[in-house]
Amino acid sequence: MKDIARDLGVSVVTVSKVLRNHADISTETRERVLKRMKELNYRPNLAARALVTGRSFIIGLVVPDLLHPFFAEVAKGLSRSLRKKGYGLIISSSEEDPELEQQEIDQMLARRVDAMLVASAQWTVESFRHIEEQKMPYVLIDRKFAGLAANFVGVDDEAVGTLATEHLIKTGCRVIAHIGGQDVSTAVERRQGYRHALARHSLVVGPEYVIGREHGDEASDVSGYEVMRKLLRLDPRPDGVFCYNDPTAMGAMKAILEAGLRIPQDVAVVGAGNVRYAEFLRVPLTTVDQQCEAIGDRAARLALALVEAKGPTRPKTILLEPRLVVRDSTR
Amino acid sequence: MKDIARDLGVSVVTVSKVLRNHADISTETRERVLKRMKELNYRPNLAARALVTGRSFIIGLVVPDLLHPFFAEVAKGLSRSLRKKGYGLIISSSEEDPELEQQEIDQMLARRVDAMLVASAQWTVESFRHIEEQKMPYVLIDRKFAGLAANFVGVDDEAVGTLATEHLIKTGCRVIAHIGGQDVSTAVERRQGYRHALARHSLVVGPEYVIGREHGDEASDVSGYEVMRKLLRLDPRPDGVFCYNDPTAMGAMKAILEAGLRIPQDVAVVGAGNVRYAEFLRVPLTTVDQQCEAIGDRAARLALALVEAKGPTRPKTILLEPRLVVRDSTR
DNA sequence: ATGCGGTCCGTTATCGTTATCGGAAGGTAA
DNA sequence: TTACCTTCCGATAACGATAACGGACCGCAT
Repeated sequence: MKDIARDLGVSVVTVSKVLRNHADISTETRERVLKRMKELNYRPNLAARALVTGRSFIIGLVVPDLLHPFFAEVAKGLSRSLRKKGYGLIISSSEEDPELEQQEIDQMLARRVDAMLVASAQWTVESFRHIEEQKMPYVLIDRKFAGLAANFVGVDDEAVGTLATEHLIKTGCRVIAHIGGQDVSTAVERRQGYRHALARHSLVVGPEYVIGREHGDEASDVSGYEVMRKLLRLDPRPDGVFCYNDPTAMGAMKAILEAGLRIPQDVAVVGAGNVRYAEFLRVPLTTVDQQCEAIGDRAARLALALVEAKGPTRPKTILLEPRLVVRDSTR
Repeated sequence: MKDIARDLGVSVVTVSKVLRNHADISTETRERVLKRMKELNYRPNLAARALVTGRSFIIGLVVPDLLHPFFAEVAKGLSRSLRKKGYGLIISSSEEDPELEQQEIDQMLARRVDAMLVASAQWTVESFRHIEEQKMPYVLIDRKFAGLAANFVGVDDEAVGTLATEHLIKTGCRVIAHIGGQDVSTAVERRQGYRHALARHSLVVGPEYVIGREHGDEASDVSGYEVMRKLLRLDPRPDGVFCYNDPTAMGAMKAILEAGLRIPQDVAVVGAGNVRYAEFLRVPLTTVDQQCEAIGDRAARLALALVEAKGPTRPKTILLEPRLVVRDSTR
């Protein structure tokens, strides 16, 4: 910038103004500066800008698992929306480890991102107090917390459970099992939706038909497989299963097929997430779509709105409606 | 920092030194400063630090598609390795669009990341000249460029092709087709490996059995499906297919099954990438593993080595050996 | 008393950019 | 002529940290 200013006989301030399209620069000067910028291949130092403006134009995203297609898709949607507005996205994965997540959040705080998006693997809300202390705007994604008044973007998880379960009922299943997840809001609410649907149709299944995952740190596909093997030993054998996410359903289907049973004739399966490739599975999987990209997009817009807003705003909750996608695993 | 210094009656420099574990601070002062830091919940402003040190402690990663499990896995490996060393990772996706990729790279340059990792969707090497001009260290991942002497980490793609094709030959296939990808190094070299394997075993197949993808901007699974339908109309019908990546193979398998044929009895299929979930597919997929996480890890280490090195270093190429993973689609 | 070497801490300048205000030059109206 | 308004530009001081060097103070040997 100094070089440009010197070369053209103007001040750095002038150059800076051209850079930011300030009004009080004559067209002629502006042209000259722009020309020289091109020539020198000049790019402003965003670190310096961040320092003086207090804005980094970076949004932070923390997810539990980048490999999970759901989060990958959210990240993609986010990235696209943010890029359009000139923001960058810095992503980090907590590997479903609350402690690691805490560290990552602190890192982001230190980097002075403009806002944070978190799909949390946390048990407590302590991390979020940290964030609030720094007055950093943040949005929860996918997983929310009871007792934490925060911005949230996600799907209506209870509706997910209801939709899936009613579909199984409609296709004739009577003994419907559920494979749940760890103790996070998505898993809990989907289970509630499942229970409500059963109740509404006066179906009763024993508690042994509802199993959460064994160990929280395992891949969902593995635990889905193991849990399903257990379910198949029950009497009467379940004729339908609602799995709280697609990887779990994939594991479950593997167990069912290995037991020599047919899907959906013997056991129908519904997942949730509508992961890409769900249609290429051994049996194409009926699932509940949770509009990953829409989540990313809405989250991006909400986050930017928070950044632009001066004062503190009332926490906003955006709930998206899930959609059922019927494939061979139930028909 | 100023506050801490004032409260304790020391200078900011002293505080700064404590922060960075400088040796010339007495234990007593150090303790006092650390204590006050905790109390105030102080976190250094990394933007300011970046400005004065010229190091951002951020590594940039540009991938063609975050949703592709391969890149997601690489990102995960990278993220983990970098975090250990105190570096952050900023990720962006080019959506397989060279122009967008160019923009993303420029963004990263402006942000003054310490090094860049690029899995490029580029046709030309122009972007990389940009990077070199800024003297920014960079590492190519997965896809390399003839005529560009750059650091590279990836799998030995010709070996991938050979491994897959020889496996098909060994299982008895004689008319082996190949579904390739766009014009990137991975696709080209895998095709060469395929050709060499055929030649070594004196097998001859016409050029109509080797098809690249139709449109570069489509999802691989879709194009795999379409290309396979075309291949199935050939006479003699291929009894084996080597697909240059797993999503393509998934599409191909869909086409084969839809045609009423059996895998592997009528047509055997081999993919490449060993995408997670490959074993849950309609027919569990035989594939060539390319060690995604190892790639991430090696790339991270190489990048950091470049950052630490003062002067320019000789470009280094790290080639990992692929491994064959046999599943039902060929046995 | 002098010189020398540690230990511990502070002074000053600097990184590259932007915010804020002031002011010169020229035009216009009374 | 004077007053006032535009238009365009620049001087200066920040932002929050670090680098490089200098210096006070103490102990010890000469």
